Amino acid sequence: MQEGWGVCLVATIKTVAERAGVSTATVSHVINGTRTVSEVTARNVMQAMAELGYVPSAFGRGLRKNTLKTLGFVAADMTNPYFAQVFRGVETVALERHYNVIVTHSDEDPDKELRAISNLIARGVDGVLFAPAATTAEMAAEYRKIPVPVVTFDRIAPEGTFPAVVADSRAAMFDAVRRLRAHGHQAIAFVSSKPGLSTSADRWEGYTAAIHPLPPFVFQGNARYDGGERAAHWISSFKPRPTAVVISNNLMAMGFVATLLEHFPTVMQTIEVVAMDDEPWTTFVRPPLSVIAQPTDQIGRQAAGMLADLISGQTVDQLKILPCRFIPRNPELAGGHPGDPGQTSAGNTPPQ
Amino acid sequence: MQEGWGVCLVATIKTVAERAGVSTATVSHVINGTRTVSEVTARNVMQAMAELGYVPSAFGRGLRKNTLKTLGFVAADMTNPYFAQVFRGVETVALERHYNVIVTHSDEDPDKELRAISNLIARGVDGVLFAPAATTAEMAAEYRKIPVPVVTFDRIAPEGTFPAVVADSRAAMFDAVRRLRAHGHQAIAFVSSKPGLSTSADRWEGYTAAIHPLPPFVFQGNARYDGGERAAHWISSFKPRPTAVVISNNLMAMGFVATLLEHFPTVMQTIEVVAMDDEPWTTFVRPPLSVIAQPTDQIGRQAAGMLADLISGQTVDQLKILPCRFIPRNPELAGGHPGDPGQTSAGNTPPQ
DNA sequence: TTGTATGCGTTATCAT
DNA sequence: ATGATAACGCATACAA
Repeated sequence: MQEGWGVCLVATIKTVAERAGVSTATVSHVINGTRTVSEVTARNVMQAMAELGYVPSAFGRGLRKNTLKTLGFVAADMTNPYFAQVFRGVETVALERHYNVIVTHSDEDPDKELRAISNLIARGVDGVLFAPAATTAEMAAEYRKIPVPVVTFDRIAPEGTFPAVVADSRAAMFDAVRRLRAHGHQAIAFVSSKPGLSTSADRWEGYTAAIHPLPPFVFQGNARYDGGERAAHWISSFKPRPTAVVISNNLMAMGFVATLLEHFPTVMQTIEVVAMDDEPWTTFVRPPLSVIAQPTDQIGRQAAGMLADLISGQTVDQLKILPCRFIPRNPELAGGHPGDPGQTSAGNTPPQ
Repeated sequence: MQEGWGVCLVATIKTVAERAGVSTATVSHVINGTRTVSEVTARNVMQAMAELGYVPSAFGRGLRKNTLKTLGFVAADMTNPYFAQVFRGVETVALERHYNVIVTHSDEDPDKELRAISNLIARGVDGVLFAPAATTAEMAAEYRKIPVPVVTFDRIAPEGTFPAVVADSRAAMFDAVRRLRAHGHQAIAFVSSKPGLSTSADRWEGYTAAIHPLPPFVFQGNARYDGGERAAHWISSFKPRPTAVVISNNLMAMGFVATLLEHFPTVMQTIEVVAMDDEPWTTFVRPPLSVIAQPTDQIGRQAAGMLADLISGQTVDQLKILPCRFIPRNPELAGGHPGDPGQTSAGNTPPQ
């Protein structure tokens, strides 16, 4: 692996130059392969570097070239598996392309988010990845001031300011509702996520496109656990109850199911639940939950790739839409679509 | 929040100085509060900074002070809630102390881990946080070459090379087994984690200390999902079966429970399971699972705090041990310990 | 093929 | 209370 890092005071390019008996320019060029250097000189320099355990200073280089090969990743919360998984994809291709990633969280708060980005800029990141929490035009104006390349994931920034990588949740919702209807459900409720996000709009569109006339079962949520709790109370209060429900946010789904199980077990027995995101807990719920799995890893990989392209001056697609996958835990929802992989069992992918 | 970043070329300290009609020295001192500046001058400078959307360059500062105020965090896998939660604690105090955090993953592979650290060093991080995956003396030698301050979490590095923040899993295991015995269990099985880690040893010690004679129900695991699957088959093959089992790793617990539910439902009905870590999925399992919750957030906070102290030249404790919390989902395990908060219901903390 | 010299943005040591 | 300026480590334009 690495040869010793030296005692403590690190070698500089000047030290190396002296030891090798050449100028600092030569050393620099050897390092970067930026002009031809004689065989023997090169060897001397390399040896000097090795002996001194020289590592180029990121500071000096960053100051000069104004880049540190670093990406900024702003997650609402890394504790949310969605972001953790996207990050994994991001980090994988970032490393492939010799970038490191600084991670920050915004707690889904536009102000925190802006501060986080500002901080990243100050740190000299070459580009930023985030899932815009803001929904207003004013915020879009703030976003537009960001002086480095940006790619958003999960959502499209207001006014479509940046290239984005998103899941096709419209199609996914459409498909889910279609399956439920094919299975005989008529009264299909919808629990919406935080309003204003492109994701929420997409999912709502998918729902409405698949069902008509629109049932009067729509709950306006907030993308948080407690929103799901309230949705559970809400849905339990109907006299002719919906027989199915689609929940367009993972945290809300968790609050919803937990509340139903604890306070309204009979409701849970009689309602078919479809949730967003293929998370471990959904596997353990009884009666079973079907889920819409997002291609989180791909989202991360694509976003990081696009950002790296952008940084290196290439142009990229303004929008990349990746397909979701419906995972029926209830076999009867497996229904045969043309071109459908036709998953049947509780075949969710074990973690790790 | 931030006023415009300018069109693209960012403001420097020089720009600010000109605009405020002062020298760069004065600006610098205003920023850092490093010498007294007249009321009005300060105000002018502040305003100039605001107008220009000035943000001090990390490069310039880093070059001068030889620090970028950046921490490196090496997680086995951010997709594992344990690491995500620890990271959250880390990031919180890092930000308080004006550090940013670069995140990398090692997949629990010592070689990857070493490469990741090396990479972080080259990036000029001021210190490194990680949960050492290595167990050998050779690796300890490699670890010792790391030229920046290090604090480990979760585990103690071989030969105790670095200050560490760990959970008191020995006590937690002891307590868990004690509760099971108090509840009448005699045949309590133990599913161990990856051998060689200090954590595994601690948990094993806690188990053995609480039970005698030692039952012949011990499974050597690997800290992965598939290890749990195999443990499930293993435990189901006994003729007089253990009536309880403690599983000392979260991923293994998941594989274990999932396999039991799918292939050996009757075994699941008749065995009391205690798992590591308070994760959402454990809430949804029936019959219920009791868990040992680690103070993940605190672990992260403490570790980051210690690292920051170390970096600023202070000395820190070599080892900090934080208490775990037993969360009984089965009320009968709530048992009255003196000084016990006496949790009873399924009161796990909802996420977010 | 190689060396000299300059500047990147900050901070800190001198002066004033 | 404030200003001028050297130095940090590196990359590069220009000279040789």
